[in-house]
Amino acid sequence: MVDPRDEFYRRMSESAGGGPDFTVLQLLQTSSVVEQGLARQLQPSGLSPSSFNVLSILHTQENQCVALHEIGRLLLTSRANITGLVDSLCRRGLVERVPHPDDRRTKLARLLPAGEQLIEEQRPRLRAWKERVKRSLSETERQQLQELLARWRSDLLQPS
Amino acid sequence: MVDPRDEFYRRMSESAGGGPDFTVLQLLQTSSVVEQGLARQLQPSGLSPSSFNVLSILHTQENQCVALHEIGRLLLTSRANITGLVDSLCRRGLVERVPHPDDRRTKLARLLPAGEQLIEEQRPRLRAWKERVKRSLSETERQQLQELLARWRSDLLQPS
DNA sequence: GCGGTATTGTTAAGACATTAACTAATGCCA
DNA sequence: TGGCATTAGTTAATGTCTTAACAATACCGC
Repeated sequence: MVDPRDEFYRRMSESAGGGPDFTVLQLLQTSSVVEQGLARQLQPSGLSPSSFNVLSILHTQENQCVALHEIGRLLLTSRANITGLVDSLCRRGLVERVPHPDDRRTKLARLLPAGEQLIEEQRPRLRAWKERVKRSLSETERQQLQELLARWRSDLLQPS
Repeated sequence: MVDPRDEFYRRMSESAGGGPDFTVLQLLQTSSVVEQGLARQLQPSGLSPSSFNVLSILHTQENQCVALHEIGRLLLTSRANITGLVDSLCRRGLVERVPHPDDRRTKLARLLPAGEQLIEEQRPRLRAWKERVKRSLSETERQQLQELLARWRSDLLQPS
């Protein structure tokens, strides 16, 4: 029991009202803390974690192009949401929309030089934060965590 | 490597742009899956996960009263957000605002009978879902996960 | 006691996400 | 080939969350 809040979560989970499972609460709260931390790191760039993830995805691709629906699939979010994210990135001149060569339904998002530059500028701050986040757990523990989370997630994504 | 997406996440984490840490991505994605599942379970009740958490917190208290700022502290969110959540719960007649006996700045949220009834009605569905979520991991694994998450979270909440 | 500081709740503005409905294009198969 | 379900992207409506500024109240050193 590391955080005094845990006592409440535990009680809530076991209450007659049948609150969320304790492990679930732990997961959601930890995720919230991490995401808020990431958002703080990105604040100077004016990017939200989601926008940053979109740029990161494009940045890993050879041609820096990904279909919008594919971005949505990777980020586990809706196409409508991707439309909005890409809209805002386009407005900032970080990304552009390109027609797909073979399928006239789909559009590709392509990273523009300004987008690449912006993402490069975030490197030092993000690296420092990643180190900070890593320091909390040992290498072994991180691997354990990754494995547990991956299995949990993939199991939950199976149609029940 | 359980989910094909993991390959992308891994690549993204190691890319020159310095995307988010892989463990962090795993955490955020898993959390997102779980939260969306919870939201689906609560959909018939018209409650969001956050609203449900507020009701759950009140439900665990003896007198079913908690100060608004305390709710925010427990849910790791801002006071402004709690104002909104409690507003909507009040509009639905599930909760009421009560003045604090000793401190005229603070207000308490109190669970009303309709709120208690609503939360009770969600029990069967939520219990089934909790079972489903639990099945993915063994008891030992859940405890491991809880411990790792708790330590990680509490470490990140320390001022660096 | 008094005055500066901190805390509580609210408001307003804006970013972000979700659902449902819609259009356009594709794929399939009988 | 023709018809029909599926898929991609957008839009609109709604709800949620965050930040910043504000009023009221409480606290604390002097």
